[in-house]
Amino acid sequence: MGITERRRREKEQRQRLIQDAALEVFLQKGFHSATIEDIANQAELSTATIYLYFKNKYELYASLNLLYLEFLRDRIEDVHSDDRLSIPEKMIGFKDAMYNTFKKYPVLLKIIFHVQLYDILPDLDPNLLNKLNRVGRSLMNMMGATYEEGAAQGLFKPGHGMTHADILWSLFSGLVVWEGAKRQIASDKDFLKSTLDRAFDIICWGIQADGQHRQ
Amino acid sequence: MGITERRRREKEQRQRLIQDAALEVFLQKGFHSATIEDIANQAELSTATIYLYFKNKYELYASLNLLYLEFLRDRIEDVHSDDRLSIPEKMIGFKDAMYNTFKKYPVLLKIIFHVQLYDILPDLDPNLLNKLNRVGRSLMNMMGATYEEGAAQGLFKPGHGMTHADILWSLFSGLVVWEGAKRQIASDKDFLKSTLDRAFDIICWGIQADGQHRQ
Amino acid sequence: MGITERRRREKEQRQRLIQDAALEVFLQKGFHSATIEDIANQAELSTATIYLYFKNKYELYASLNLLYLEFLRDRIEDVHSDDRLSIPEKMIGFKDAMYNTFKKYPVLLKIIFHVQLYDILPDLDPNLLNKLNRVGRSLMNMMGATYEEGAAQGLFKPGHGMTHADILWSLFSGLVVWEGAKRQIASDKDFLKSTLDRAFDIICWGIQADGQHRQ
Amino acid sequence: MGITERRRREKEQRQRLIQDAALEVFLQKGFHSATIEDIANQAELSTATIYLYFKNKYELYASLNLLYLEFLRDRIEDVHSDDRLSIPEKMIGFKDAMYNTFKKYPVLLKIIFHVQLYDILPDLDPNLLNKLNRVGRSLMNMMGATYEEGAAQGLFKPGHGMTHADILWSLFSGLVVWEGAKRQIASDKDFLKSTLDRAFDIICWGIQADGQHRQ
DNA sequence: GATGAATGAGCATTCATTCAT
DNA sequence: GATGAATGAATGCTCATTCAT
Repeated sequence: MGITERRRREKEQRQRLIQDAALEVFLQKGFHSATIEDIANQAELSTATIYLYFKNKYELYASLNLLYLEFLRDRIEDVHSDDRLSIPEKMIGFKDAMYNTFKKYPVLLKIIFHVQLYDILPDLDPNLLNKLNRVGRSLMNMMGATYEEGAAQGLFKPGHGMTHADILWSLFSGLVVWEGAKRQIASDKDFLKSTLDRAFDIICWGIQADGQHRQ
Repeated sequence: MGITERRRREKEQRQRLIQDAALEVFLQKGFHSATIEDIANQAELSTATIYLYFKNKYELYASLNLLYLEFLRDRIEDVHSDDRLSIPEKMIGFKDAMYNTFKKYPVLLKIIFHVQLYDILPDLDPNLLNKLNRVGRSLMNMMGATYEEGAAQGLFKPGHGMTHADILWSLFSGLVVWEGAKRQIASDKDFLKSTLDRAFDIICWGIQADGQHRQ
Repeated sequence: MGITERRRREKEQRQRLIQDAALEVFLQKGFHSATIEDIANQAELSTATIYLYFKNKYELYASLNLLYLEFLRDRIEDVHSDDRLSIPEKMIGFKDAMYNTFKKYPVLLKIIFHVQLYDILPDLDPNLLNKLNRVGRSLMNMMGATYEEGAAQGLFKPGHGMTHADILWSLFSGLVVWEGAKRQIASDKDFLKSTLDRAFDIICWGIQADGQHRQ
Repeated sequence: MGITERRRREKEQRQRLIQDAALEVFLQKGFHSATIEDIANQAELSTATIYLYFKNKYELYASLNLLYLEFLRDRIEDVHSDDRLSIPEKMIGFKDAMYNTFKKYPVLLKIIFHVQLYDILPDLDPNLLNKLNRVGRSLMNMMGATYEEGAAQGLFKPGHGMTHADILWSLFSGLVVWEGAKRQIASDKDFLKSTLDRAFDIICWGIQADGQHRQ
C-alpha cells in the first residue's frame, strides 16, 4: 500500500515537472510554435515520455489552465470565507488575489486568454473541460455573491452579482494583457499595479450606494 | 498619371479583397490553423498571388489590425473633436465608438489580442509596426486628453489621463473576450452590451469629483 | 485548349511516374515498411509532391490495384470477345491472360492480396473503392459467362458460372503466392508455369460434360 | 525433476496464453497495426512480460504459424495413415482436414499468407524457420505421396505428386482468401464450403485416369 | 518471474514560400 | 500580373524494446 502511494506521488511529481517545463516553453513560444520536443528538452525527458503523462499537446496546454484557475480559486476562497473582512475589504481582497496569482504564474493568464480566444476548448477531453468550467464558475460565483451581499447590506448599488464579477475579472485581465503589451513594445516601467489599483478604486467608488460617504 | 493612379487604386482594391478573405478565414480558424491556401480559396485567387500583395502571412495578419485601429481611431476622433459634446458625453461616446467598431469588425479585436499575446509583433516589418503604434497611441491620447480636460474642469477626480484611457480600453476589450468566451460555452444570450453599459456607468460614477451631484 | 490538354497529359504522366516508383518500393518493402520518402526518392521527387497527386499512402497503394485489375480486365475482355475462339479455347485464354498479366506486373498480385487480406479497403476513398469493385466484378462476370455458355452448349457440367470464375481465380492466385514463397525459401527453379498448366488441364478435364471425349 | 517439469509446463501454458491473445489481436488488426501493448492487454500481462516468452514481435507472429501448420499436419497425417480409406477417399479427407483446420483457426491462414507475402521470414530465428519448413514439407509430402500412390494404382493420371499437392493447397488457400474478401465487401452468405466442394469435385474428376468410370 | 516506466528511432502529413511559364 | 507546380523543413505522435526494481 505504501508502494502504491509512493508511485502515485512520483507520478504526480513527474506530471508537475512536465507542466513546469511546458509553462516555460509556452511562455516563450506560444502554443503553436512550441514543440513537444522543446518541452521534452526543457524537462530533460524524451518526447515519448511526455505522452505517458498527457494525452496530447492540447491536454497538456489546458492542464496549465487548471493549475492557474485552481490556485486563483483557492485565493479567492480564502478571501470569501474570511469572516473578519468587511464586504468592501473583500473587494480589495479579490483584487489582491488576482494580482498575486498573476505574479505567481504570469504566463498562465496569457494561456487562459489563448485558450479562450482560440478554439482549443472544443478539442479537449470532456472531463478536463468540465473541471475547468467548474473551477471557473465557482470562482466567479464567490465574487458575485460578495457583491450581492454588499448590495443587500445597502453598501453597493443594487445589481446582478455575476455582472460585477465579470466586470472585475475582465478589467483585471484586460489590464494585464495591455500593460504587458505596452511593456513589450516600450519596455517601460511596470504600470500594472498602479493602474490596477486606480481602476479598482474607481470601481469601488462607482459601485457605492448613493447615500454612502465617500472615502 | 491617370494610368498610374488607376493602377494604384486597383492594387488597393485587390489588397482589400485579400484582407476581407483573410478576415473571414482567420475568424474561423485562428492564425496558425488558417492556411494561405484557405485564404486564397476564399479570395478566389491562387496562393502565389497572395504573395504579390503581402510579404508573408504575418504581414497580412497584422495588416488587419491596422484596419481595425484606423477605423476605431476615426470613430474616437469624431467624438473627440465634436465640440457640441460635454466631457461626460464624450466618455459615453468613446464607449459607443468602441462598441460600434467591435460590432463592425467583431473578429478583429480577437486578432489584436492575438497579436499582442503572441510574439508576432517582433517579426513584423518595422514600417507596419510603426504605423500600428502610431495609430494606437493617437487613439489612446485622445481618450486620455479628454479625461484630463474633465479633471481640469473639476468634473473628474485628478489623475493621469493615460491611466484612464488604459482602463477604458482594458475594460472594454476584457469584456469582449470573456463575454465571447462565455457565449461560446453556454451559447447564452449576448450580455456584452448590458454588462458594458453597467461597467461604464460604474466607471463614470467612480471618476466623478467628490463634490459632484450623483446622476 | 491545347494547353489544358497538355497539362492533363503531364499530370497523368507524373501520376504514372509515381505509381511506378511506388510499385518498385512496395515490392521491396511491403506496404507498412515502405515509407513515402522511399517512394519519393525512387521517383526523384519530394515527399510533398507525392501528396499533390495522391491523397495519402493508402490511396496510392490501392491505385496500383486498379492498374493491375484494369490491365487484366482488358486482357480477359480480349479473350471473351474474340469470336474466333471456342469456349474451351477461351478457358485456356483466360489462364494465359492471368499469367501474362502476372508476368507484366508480378508485384501487383501480391499487393492485391495484401489489400484483400488487410483491412485497407475500408479506409479507401469510396470513389476508388467503387472503381475497384466494378472492374473486379466485370472481370469475374466475363469468366463466369463463358462457363455458363459452355454449359449451355453441353460442353461443361452444369453449374454456376460465378462459382467457376472464383475457382479459376483462386487457383491461379493461390499458385502464384505459394510458388513464389517456395522459390523465396528454396530459390528453386520457377515451377509456376508448369504447375499452373497442369492445374488448368485438370480443371478442364474435370469440368467436361460426361459424354465428352477426353482429349 | 518434478519441479523442473512443472516449470516447463507452466512456461508452455503462459506461452500458449500469449499466443491466444496474439491470435485474437492479429486477427482484428493485422500484423503491423497490432501493437505489443494490445496483445499484452488482451493477455492481461505487461508488455515486458511478452518479451520474456518471445524474442520479438516477429517470432510471436510466426510462432502462430507453427501452431496452425502442426495442427493441420496432424489432421493430414490422420487421413494419410488411415488404412481403411481408399485413395480417392483420402483426397476428400485432405480437403476436409484443410477445411476443418481453417474453421478452427480462421485467422491463421490469413497470417500464413501474410508471412509468405511479406518478407517476415528472413528475419526469423533460423530454428523456428526450420521447424516451419519441416512441418510444411511433411504435410505436402503426405498429400503428394497419396497422389502418386493413386497414380501407381492406375486411379489417377500419371504426374508429379508434389505438383498436385501444391495445386490442392493453392486452390484451398486461394478460395479461403477470396471468399473471405467477397464476404467482407458484400457480407454475402458464406459460399466457401460449397465452392470448395465444387472445386475439389472438379479436381477429382479431372485427375481420374482416362479409363475410369465417371461417378 | 513480472512490470512500470522510459525512450530512440521513425513516419505520414502539412504548409509557407518560390519560380518558371 | 497571375498561377500551377514543386519542395524544404517541420512536427505531433507511435511503438518495439529495454531495464531497474
